[in-house]
Amino acid sequence: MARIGGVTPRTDPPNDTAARPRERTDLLTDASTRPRERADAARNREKVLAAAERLFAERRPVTMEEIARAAGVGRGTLYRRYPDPASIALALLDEHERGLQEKLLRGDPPLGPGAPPAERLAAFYDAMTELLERHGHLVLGAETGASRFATGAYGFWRAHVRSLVVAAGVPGPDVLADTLLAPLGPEVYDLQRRNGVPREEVASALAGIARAVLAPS
Amino acid sequence: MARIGGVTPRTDPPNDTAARPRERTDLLTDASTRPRERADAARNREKVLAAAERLFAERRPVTMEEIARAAGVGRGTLYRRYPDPASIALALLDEHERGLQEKLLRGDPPLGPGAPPAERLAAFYDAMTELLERHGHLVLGAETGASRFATGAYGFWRAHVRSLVVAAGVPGPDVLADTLLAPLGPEVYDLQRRNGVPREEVASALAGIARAVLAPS
DNA sequence: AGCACAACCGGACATGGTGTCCACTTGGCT
DNA sequence: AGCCAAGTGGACACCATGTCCGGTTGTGCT
Repeated sequence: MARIGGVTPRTDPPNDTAARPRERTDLLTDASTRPRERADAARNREKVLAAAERLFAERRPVTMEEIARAAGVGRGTLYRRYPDPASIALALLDEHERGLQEKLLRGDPPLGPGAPPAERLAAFYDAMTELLERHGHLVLGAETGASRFATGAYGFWRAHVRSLVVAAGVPGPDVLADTLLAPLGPEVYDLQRRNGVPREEVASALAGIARAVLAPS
Repeated sequence: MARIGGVTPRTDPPNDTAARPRERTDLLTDASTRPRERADAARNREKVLAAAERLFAERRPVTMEEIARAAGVGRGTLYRRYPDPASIALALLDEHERGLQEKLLRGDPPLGPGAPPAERLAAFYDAMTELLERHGHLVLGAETGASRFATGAYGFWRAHVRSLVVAAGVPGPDVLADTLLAPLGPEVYDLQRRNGVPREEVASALAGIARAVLAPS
C-alpha cells in the first residue's frame, strides 16, 4: 500500500492521529503505539467531509468558515485536521484517484502494463478526463493553480507519464512529462467543457497528441 | 490598432480616461471629446506602475494595500484605475505582448506568415518561452489560474494557434488550440524552470510536439 | 463502576486585506 | 482670478484567517 497520492493531514504534537487512513487493525501488533480515533472525532470528520462535498459541488471558492458553519462544527475543530479548504477537497478526492492509480500499476492494458506507450498514454488521458468529469469540482477545489504540482497525486501522474515517454524512447522525458500533463489541469479542462466541447472530443484530441508524440518512429 | 490583448481599465462614470493607451494626438479631431488626463493623475500612474513592477519582481502574492503603500498613494486612488493586482500586472505586461502579437501577424517567417504551420507553432512556442522567461513574474501575477483565459491576450494566442491547426489540416482545431496552449501556462513553465530545466530545453520539447502534431502526414 | 488523563471541541481574539464612500485638494480652462 | 470637475487619500464596515485556551467528552485502567 505504498501509494503516493495521499492526503497530508495536519500533524499535531508528536504523533498523527488525524484522518486516519486505515480501519481498525485489531491486531495486537501496534494497537497501542498510537491512540485510536475517538468516536466524537470520527463523527465530526464525517460531518465535515459531507458538508464540504456539498459546498464544493455548488460553488467556489469555499472558505473554512463556510465549511465549519455548514458542518455545524467550530472553526478550531476544522483547523485541527485541515489547514485549508484545498486539503479537504484533496481528502475527498483521495479514494477516486487511488483507484485509478491502482489500475495504472496493475490493471489490464491499455491502461495497465502491456500495451505500447502511446496507447497507454491515450488510455490514461481518457481515464483522467472521466475523473475530471465526475469530480471536477473537487479537483478545482484541491489542485488549482500552482498548488496542483505540490500534491502527491501530481507526482504519481508525472512519474507514470515520464515512464511512458522513456519506454517510447523519446528524448527529454523530464520536460515532456510536465508538458504532456499540462492539458489535464482542471482549469483547462473546465474551459473546454464550458466552451461546449464534449468530454469525448477532449479525450480524442489528447489521444491524437499521445500517438503523435509517442508513436514509434 | 485593433489589438486584442488590451488592458481593461476601470471604467468610471460615463467616459473612460484611465490608463490612456495613446500619446497626445494633438490633432483637432477629438481632442475635446474626452478630457485630458490630468498631470497629477499621470504622475501617480507612473508611481503605481513602477512600484508594482518592483513588488511583482520580488514576491507574490502582491496586495492592493502593498502597492498603494509602496507607491505612496492612497488606496482609493489605486482602486480608481485598477480593480485588483492582476490588472496592474496586465497593464505592465501589455506592451511586451503587443510586440509579439505584431510579429505573429506581420513579422518574418517562421514566426510570421509564410512558414509551414508546424514551424510557425514551434517558433511561437520559442517566443513565448522567451517572454515567460523575461516577464514570468508579471505573467504569474496577471494570468494565474483560470483568470488566464479571461484575458484578451489569451484570446489572441488561441486564435493564432487555432489558425495554425486549421492550416495544417488537423481535425478538431477548437479543442487542440486550448490543449496546445496549456503547457504555456505560467505555473507549468515556472515549475519546469524550478526543476532545473533550461529554457531552451522546454522550447525544444514544445517544438517537438508542434512538429509531431502539425507535421504534414 | 468510577476515575483520571488525554484528546477533542468551539468560540473569542488579534490581524490583515477588501472595496466603498466622501470631504478635501489640484489643475485645466475661460 | 476663479470655477468646477477630475482626482486624491484615509476612514469605515465587512469578512476570512489562524491561534489559543478554558471547558467537555471519550477511553483505558483499576
